[in-house]
Amino acid sequence: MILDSLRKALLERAAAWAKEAGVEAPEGLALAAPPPHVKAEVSLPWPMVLGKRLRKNPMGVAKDLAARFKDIPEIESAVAAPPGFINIALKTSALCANVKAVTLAPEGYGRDAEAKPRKILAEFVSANPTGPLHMASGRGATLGDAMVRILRRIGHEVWAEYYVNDAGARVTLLGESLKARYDELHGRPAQVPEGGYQGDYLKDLAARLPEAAKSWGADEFGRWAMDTLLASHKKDMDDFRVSFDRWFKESELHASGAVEKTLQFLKDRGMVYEKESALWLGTSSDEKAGDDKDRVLVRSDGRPTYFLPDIAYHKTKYDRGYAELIDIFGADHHGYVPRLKAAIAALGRDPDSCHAIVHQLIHLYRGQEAVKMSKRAGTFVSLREVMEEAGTDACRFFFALRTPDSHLNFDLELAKKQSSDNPVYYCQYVHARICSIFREAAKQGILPTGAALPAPDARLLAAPEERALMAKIAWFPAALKSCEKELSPHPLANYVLELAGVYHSFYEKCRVNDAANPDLSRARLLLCAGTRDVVAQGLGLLGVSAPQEM
RNA sequence: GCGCCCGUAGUGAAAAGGAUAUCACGACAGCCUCCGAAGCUGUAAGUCCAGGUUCGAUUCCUGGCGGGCGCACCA
Repeated sequence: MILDSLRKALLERAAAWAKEAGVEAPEGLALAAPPPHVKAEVSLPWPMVLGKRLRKNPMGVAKDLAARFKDIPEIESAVAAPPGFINIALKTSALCANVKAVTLAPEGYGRDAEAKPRKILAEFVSANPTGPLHMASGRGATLGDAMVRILRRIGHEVWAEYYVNDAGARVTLLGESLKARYDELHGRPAQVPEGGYQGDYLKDLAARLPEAAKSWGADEFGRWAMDTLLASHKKDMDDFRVSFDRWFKESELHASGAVEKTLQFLKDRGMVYEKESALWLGTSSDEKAGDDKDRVLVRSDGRPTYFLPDIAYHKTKYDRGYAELIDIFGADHHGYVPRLKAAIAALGRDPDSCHAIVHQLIHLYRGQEAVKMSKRAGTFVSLREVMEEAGTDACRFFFALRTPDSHLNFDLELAKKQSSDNPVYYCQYVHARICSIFREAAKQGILPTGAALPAPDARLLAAPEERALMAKIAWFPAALKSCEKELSPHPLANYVLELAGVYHSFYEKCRVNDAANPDLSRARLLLCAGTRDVVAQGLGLLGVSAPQEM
């Protein structure tokens, strides 16, 4: 890609300059997009960094460096600008060539050439199968699934897993709750137990129970409910276009003895002690691991806490050969992260190899009014409901657009009534519009020919809007790299939105189909094709469709 | 009380310590005999407060103020 090769060439020359000047070579410096008033495609703040190291005037450094950059073949001009920037304008031919290079790029092109593929296991959603999937799960699902797609596109090896908490006292409680609804339905007075699951969805489930339920005990009710709910989670994820390589059940860990073995492993490492007849994980003394207190692994009554099987699960991740983990949590579980990292350290693994992404909660509104949600009271809004009302595309784009750190306000009224205001349509419209332009071009008989579309002819494309569009396309791999760095798809979503804006401006200014000027038409069609491919790729990585018509 | 996250135009957000802070919605004024007006062009409007580090701070540090979340032998 042009920016990669450019950066390499720039760094080489900057390093040579630095060596002569007797200063440390400029490592890790990145290219930047210049502000709108600057007529250039790439901007470097390097001279200000180097000037500081060298205690020289940054403007002087900028002029020296700019002079050395001029022989790089892709560069049209490199000029120093106060207080010490170098603004680089690229040759139109280089930009044109890049349009095809970006869209035809193989897997792995966003990764730095010298970087090795990372081997990552991403775990996300992992909701308890005790109720329908919550709207908030949609955010974690979107972040996780988009990151899996993006990291794979960059050339990393990534697997996606959903951890199913299908063991423990919950099964019985769920079963008792469902049994109460079942009895209620058949005219027998019954009460959902204290602390049980109150939601109406259990009434719906009760109506679907098989004949055999008559003779079931609470555990059988619980087992059936979990299987049924898990199936609904799978269906929801499917319809939300989220795929997992594996649904990992907690019960498997108990069945295989992995929980016991993990406890023994931790004991052998001297991490476990007994206090008040419970077993504790002694991690609070480990400064690096960062948890502030010791945690219980096995209760005084002999039952394991949630924590122990979860440690066992994380142990299997490493044992199965994944070098890095990504775990996505909602903000209501952020307090769990230090504990988990401490446990990973206790297993003898580097806690930094586990990347915890904590996304803030979604605040649901109906117009101005905040909707209070409680899972136990059953007043939550399900992912299914939101998905059907606002559409998968709108939900996913909206969830992907914000950094995980920000609180997200989701207005159901807006999503329902004015869904065409959603920015996702702005992006999809570009794709549909270009497809339409190609249909029109076919009618007029001015389509570009050739099995593989060539790069547009640089001699014909000189308008500022054309250059701006080509430059924007050139930044696509950089957007993916930002996603990798931040472990969030939001730089890509914002990029697609900006690309859409640049394209719409181009469209207004530059007539594409013109039978009187077929050569120019073909050059512009090729530029349109490049835009279409980048938009389709970008939306695809976010799990959003790119329709040919809207 | 302690910990984590967040305070950016009317609203919701973006911004490897860089230039005149970007985008969408909303408001106002224009643009379809012409490839899709779900679009474009223009205008008004913004970094919570006080210090500090820096040539340069929305970004980093300290202290306020405001909002969210969490502090279990729950999961």
